Amino acid sequence: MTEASSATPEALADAQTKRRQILPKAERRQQLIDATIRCIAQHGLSAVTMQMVTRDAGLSVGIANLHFESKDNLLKETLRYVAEEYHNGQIDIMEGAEIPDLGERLDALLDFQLGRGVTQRQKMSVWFAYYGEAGARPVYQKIVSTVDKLAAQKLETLFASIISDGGYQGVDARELATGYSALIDGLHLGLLVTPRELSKRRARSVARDFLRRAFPGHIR
Amino acid sequence: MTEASSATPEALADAQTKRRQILPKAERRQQLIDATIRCIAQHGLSAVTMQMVTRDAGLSVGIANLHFESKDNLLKETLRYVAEEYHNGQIDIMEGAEIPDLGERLDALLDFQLGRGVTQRQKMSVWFAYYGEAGARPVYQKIVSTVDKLAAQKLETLFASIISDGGYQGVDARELATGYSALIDGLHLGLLVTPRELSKRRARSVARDFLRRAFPGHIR
DNA sequence: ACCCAGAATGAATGAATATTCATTCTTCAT
DNA sequence: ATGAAGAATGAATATTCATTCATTCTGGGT
Repeated sequence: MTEASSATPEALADAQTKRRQILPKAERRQQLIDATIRCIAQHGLSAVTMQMVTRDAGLSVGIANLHFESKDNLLKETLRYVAEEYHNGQIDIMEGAEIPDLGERLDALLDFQLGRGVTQRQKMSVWFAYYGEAGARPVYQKIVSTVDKLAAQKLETLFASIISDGGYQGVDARELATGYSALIDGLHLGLLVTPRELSKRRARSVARDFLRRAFPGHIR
Repeated sequence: MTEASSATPEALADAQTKRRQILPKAERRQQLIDATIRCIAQHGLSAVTMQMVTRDAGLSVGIANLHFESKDNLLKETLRYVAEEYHNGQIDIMEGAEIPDLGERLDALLDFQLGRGVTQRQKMSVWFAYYGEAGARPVYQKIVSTVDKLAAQKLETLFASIISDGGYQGVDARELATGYSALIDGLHLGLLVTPRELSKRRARSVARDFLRRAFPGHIR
């Protein structure tokens, strides 16, 4: 597909009429972050250029340095956005009181983690692109771990509630939460790298299996 | 480390005198792949340059294009090497008859997957660097999935043996194998991105927990 | 209606980088 | 010892890219 198909309607109109449009800073920034996500997914982080991003956004090359001071910063802010979007989604489910039943809440979490929104190839590509660079870039490690820490804590708390609710013996909430998070990450990776071998349906079934073995009274 | 062990007195003298050395193709190729691994780990895949790699290897810039026809190809071959090294290691343990006891064999596998050799930051960085690009590069997907498929099959077979050996009920070998692989991948990711939150010791304990819940009669 | 603050543009710049290839050097068969 | 085969070198080339900034344009305030 061309960049036109992924550009926003406004961007298309602009491209046709060539009319310059002025928008609030926050909106432009978001447009550029969205374009960056698309470009990373389509071309890979190492192939992303400023020209590519701004063209995808239907804007001029200079604009990125106007709103973000550099390419580095644009990439950093894009990671922050994606990481926060994912983790806020999780946290909303975990601490929200809309679902009083703990088993159902766990189900909702799993649906979010392996459901449509999150497992879009686009988003997965972006996460792992950054993870891949994280080994060499402490800034990326910092962003991810800051946001990760809170979600891990909430998950541990949820698991602890379930353990006490079900009276499960010999199960450690922290250990289990670490395992579950790792499992989900691994499944995302499988969905991204070997989609032929691992379908979304099976990924879900595998994750649910893990939870069922740990909390047989709460799942299924 | 490997190249140090192969350094002869002559090689050392050469390094000091800057004497040009001629080596068999296979050896030069390996030197360059090793250097590429180090560079990816240290600087990130997107920052790796040919100059960087050849300098790290102590060779001239032209050499890489002599032995690999392009940078792209060097990177591809490096991924193939790392992927095969990991998966051959796993397969050796799984199908080797040196360890007749199935529980012990499982332990050996876990030790390999989360032990010193494999979880070196260097190797982990490289895997995830490529995984990050895999979404946009079918070539990488192909290399990884080709090699992955065989290891997954062996693991499933091993699990099936254990299930029949222990008479475990309501457990699906395929499902469990997928889950275990994903768990290990996720733990590697945690070790790489949030080493502060996840120690090697805890990663091992989490993986062992998973196996113990599935095969209580075989583990611990 | 008209200004102008500042948002947006994109040609120009300079730095970085992959790749080439004429030349130099090593090795080894003779 | 000698020459040939080809491995290794690195200066040169051509390309790509991030960043700059003089200029153009827009929309709201008067």
